[in-house]
Amino acid sequence: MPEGDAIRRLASTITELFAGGTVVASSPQGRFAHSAALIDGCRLQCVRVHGKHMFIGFVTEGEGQGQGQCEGEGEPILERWMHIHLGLYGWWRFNGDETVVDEGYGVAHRVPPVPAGEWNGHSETRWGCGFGEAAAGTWEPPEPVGQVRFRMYNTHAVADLIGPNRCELITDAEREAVEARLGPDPLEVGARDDEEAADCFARTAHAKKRAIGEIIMDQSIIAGVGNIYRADSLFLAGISPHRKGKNVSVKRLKELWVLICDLMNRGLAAGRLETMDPKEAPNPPLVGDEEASRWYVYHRTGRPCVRCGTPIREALMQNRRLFWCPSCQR
DNA sequence: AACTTATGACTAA
DNA sequence: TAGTCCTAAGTTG
Repeated sequence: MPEGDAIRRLASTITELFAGGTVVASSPQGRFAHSAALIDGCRLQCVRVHGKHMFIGFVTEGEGQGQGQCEGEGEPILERWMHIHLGLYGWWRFNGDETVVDEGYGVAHRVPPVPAGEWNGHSETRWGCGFGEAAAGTWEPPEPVGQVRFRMYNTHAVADLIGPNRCELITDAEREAVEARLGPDPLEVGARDDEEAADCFARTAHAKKRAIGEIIMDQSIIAGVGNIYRADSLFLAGISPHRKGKNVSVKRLKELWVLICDLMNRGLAAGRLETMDPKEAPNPPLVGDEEASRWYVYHRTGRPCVRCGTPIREALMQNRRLFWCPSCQR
């Protein structure tokens, strides 16, 4: 259930735990067995993210000695990429020894060994990391639980992939073809001030007769936005999700681009998808209503808008639940 | 045991 | 627009 920020988080965890070394790969569930066998023993070279797509680059051990480089002068082009799209409910589960530090919500990194139990992380149910309790050197990956499509591990950590919508080995040309079909990614470094990306998004969106709520979910126009960012970015922009793209000025669409960049970076920094500016969150937080202080309109049907008190409305748009404030958004 | 829900996206009609 | 795919957890009967 990830949007672009979650994919970046998962990618950095995978980079932290595995980049630069070889992995033992398998498909406990069996549905990726042939490809996993090709990955087995390869070195994980790098991880790329574009929107909600993740590409893990592998090289046969002994080839191209770069350290986690995906691009650049003199680097070999990676011919073997694992292309992963988590879809609606795919996820990763991590576990590791005492050198793997759980930061919560699926983010982990490695440090020199520290005493077990010192880290009191707050694992999110779905993307939690296992705690590093076993001493380095004695740790072994736990038995896979559930439908683990793909598993890779080294001497310190294991990553299990569960329920991906797409999971395939592809060539570099195929990777480029996938990325070519995607619009600019608001989480790309420098995207917020990237005049070209903002302009590309704004002009494309402005040319559409479709509703802006559909447009920003179109991955070929802007890559990485999902159902929560759609709802809350349009709320913050003050734009009704039903307004047609051509009826939103290019100027406002450029502002929307910047706003989406900021919003997604807020989620990235927070470690989970949070859109609410802490200054606007209900204080004290409503007990048993965590979402009221996490999101502005998403999942808040019938509740009062945090800004104007008008009940939040809900409708279906392209078979996804859409939420908006009829007063703040015009 | 059956049904519902979830931060997605494709194809067929 | 409806159907399909991928999985697990929660609710309902």
